[in-house]
Amino acid sequence: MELSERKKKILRAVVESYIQTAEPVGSKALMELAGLKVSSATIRNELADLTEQGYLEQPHTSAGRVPSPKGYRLYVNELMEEQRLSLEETKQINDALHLKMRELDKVIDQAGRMVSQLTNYPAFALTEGARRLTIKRFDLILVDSASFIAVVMTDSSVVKNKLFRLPADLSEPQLQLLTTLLNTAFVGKTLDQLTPELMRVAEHAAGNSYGLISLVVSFAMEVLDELERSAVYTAGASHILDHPEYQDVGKAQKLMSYLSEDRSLAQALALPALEGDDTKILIGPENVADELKDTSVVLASYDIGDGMKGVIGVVGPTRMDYAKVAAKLSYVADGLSKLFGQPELPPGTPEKEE
Amino acid sequence: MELSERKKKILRAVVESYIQTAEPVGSKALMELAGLKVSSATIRNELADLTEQGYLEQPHTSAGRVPSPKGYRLYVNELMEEQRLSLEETKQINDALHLKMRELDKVIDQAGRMVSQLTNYPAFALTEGARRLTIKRFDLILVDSASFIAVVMTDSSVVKNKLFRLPADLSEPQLQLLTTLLNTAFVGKTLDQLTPELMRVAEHAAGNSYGLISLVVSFAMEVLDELERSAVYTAGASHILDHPEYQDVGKAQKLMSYLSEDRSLAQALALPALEGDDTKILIGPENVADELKDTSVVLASYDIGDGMKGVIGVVGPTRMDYAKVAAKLSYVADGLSKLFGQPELPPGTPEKEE
DNA sequence: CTTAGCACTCTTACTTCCTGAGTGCTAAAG
DNA sequence: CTTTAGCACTCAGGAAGTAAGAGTGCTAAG
Repeated sequence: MELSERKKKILRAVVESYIQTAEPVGSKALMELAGLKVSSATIRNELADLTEQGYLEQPHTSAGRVPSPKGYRLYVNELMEEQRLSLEETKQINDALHLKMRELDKVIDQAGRMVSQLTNYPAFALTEGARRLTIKRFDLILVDSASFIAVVMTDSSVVKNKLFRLPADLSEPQLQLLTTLLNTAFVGKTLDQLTPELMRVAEHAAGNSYGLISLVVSFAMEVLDELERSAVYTAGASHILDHPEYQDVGKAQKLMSYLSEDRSLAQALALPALEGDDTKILIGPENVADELKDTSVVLASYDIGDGMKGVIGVVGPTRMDYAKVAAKLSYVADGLSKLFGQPELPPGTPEKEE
Repeated sequence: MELSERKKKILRAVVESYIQTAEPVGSKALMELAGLKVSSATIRNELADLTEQGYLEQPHTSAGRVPSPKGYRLYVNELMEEQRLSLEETKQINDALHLKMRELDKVIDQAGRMVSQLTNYPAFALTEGARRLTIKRFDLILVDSASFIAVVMTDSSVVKNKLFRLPADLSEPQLQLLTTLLNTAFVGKTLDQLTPELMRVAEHAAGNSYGLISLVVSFAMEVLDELERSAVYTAGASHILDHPEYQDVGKAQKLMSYLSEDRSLAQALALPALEGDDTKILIGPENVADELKDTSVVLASYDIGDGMKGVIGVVGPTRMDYAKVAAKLSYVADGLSKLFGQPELPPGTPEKEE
């Protein structure tokens, strides 16, 4: 059943006032807020209806009304106006996004921090656990007679390196040989396929090389493992104390400790994000996780490239400024997608304008 | 003026009981706790003396006694017994320390998290801003015709890399040339010495290479900049809510937001750590930062190698279990020092036993 | 359908009162 | 001079009671 225009106007006014002040809204105040030229009694009647239908709630008999999750949902779906970011805000986001070095994990962590700071809510950022990755290439670079750098590249074009120091000398030709060996024996293999047996065989072929093969391959395995694992970054958990709904330390603590459990968070939030690809809003009980039943989550997904996706979002009380948060989040998510999609260009090449 | 044995015994009992319970300690309870065979009246006299001399405080006239910062200081200096970690605890620490990949920043971040989890206090870990670093070597590795990896190594033996994609083709010989050029023109230079002018000259010598020189050198500069900057990692800020002194949300919030200001934290804590090289305890007003005047900080420093140092520590109420925290921290710091000092050995090489 | 009026409800803040823990002091005992 | 018992005193914290104010629901009239 569709609500009348007037009811919607009132509901919207209640939600927006409550989001601002965190105080239940009364019929008198609504006369002004909703911009209606009717008396408070009329509004009271409407409020009673809205409450009846489950869009509003009363903390107690003689308090004003507060939006219910259902009320917020209607607001978010139909009543909320798209918020446009100010030039200043977009600039701030762009700067922050481009400033830092482009290591995947750092950028994402940074983006999470930024979002938290931007919205004053705790934020999180996840990367979806990748598909099975394989090694694409090894390089060994001699540093001095007793140390070398192993560079490992995966088929997702991520590159990691590590410095190895050895108790004995090593020559350039030796290293060349090892490189060739590594590249023939281990390229194209997934983590599972890098068996100890395979390593033994290669080790044997390499002759006496102090077990260098295993050393480098173990490193490669660590790299694959780390990349295949989905990562979770959280930031600004302390922001929940900013909001009056968490004046109760017990509540705040519960939410905080939930936020620091990376695994459950990833599980609870990756799922809803995968369905849609735009901004997603989960209000109170719409969350699957019990711990989030009276909080809301706003999330947006971004492309990491190579078909992989990540999710970035914030957590807060159901009384959340959805319009603002959603706008900021989706802007950041877009920024991230662009950042990862766009190849590194030589300076001077003009970037595409929006 | 030296305190009598009995006074010390009483002071110690007060401190330890208060650390446990967070409740002011009364004369009656102390009869048992201090293990003295005197009446409560006698203890009251002693307590009065200790209060007079500033070792104890009374929250109000009719409450028990609580240690003052001066009291904690005496306790820490003279009365506290060195805590030994259980085998289980040392094992747990060792495992956590060795599990993760050895990228400097990750290890340190991880160590901070671990300490926080281990102690139930917020923890932080800093790396001292390094001396001026220089580039030691460049390597360029061709990936495919339109992309290559730049590997940059500093004189502190840190290696970073980045994948570059280009809008045009690139050949192996070209890359060789660039590598040589980079290695002759920019090796041994500090950040300041990598001037735009120098880059222009090199760029010119390289002929038409799409500005690749600048691209790679800019990357190198980012690397140097990042490494020279001192880094701050904090973890487990939410743990402060575990402690009754922060039941007041306002207080908790103040401390939390202070902890998330990386810069001030680094400034306030690096200083004291540099002086001594063992575990250091700063009690309440001994902290220079105003925000920490009623908290205590325990910190330990570790060697990153190459003469550089870092600091790891925890923050908590003055009522902190100094003995336990100090023991754990110094064990972790030692572990870190060993980790960084010790070269990567081939598997099978026996590690030194303790 | 709207509005004014009014009784009613319930929270919040502010008293007041009471209890119990712990003290400091005094005077006697070792 | 130190220790102890006894006792009056202080003060925080909880319980109970009260008053004020906000906002409602209902009724009856416009």
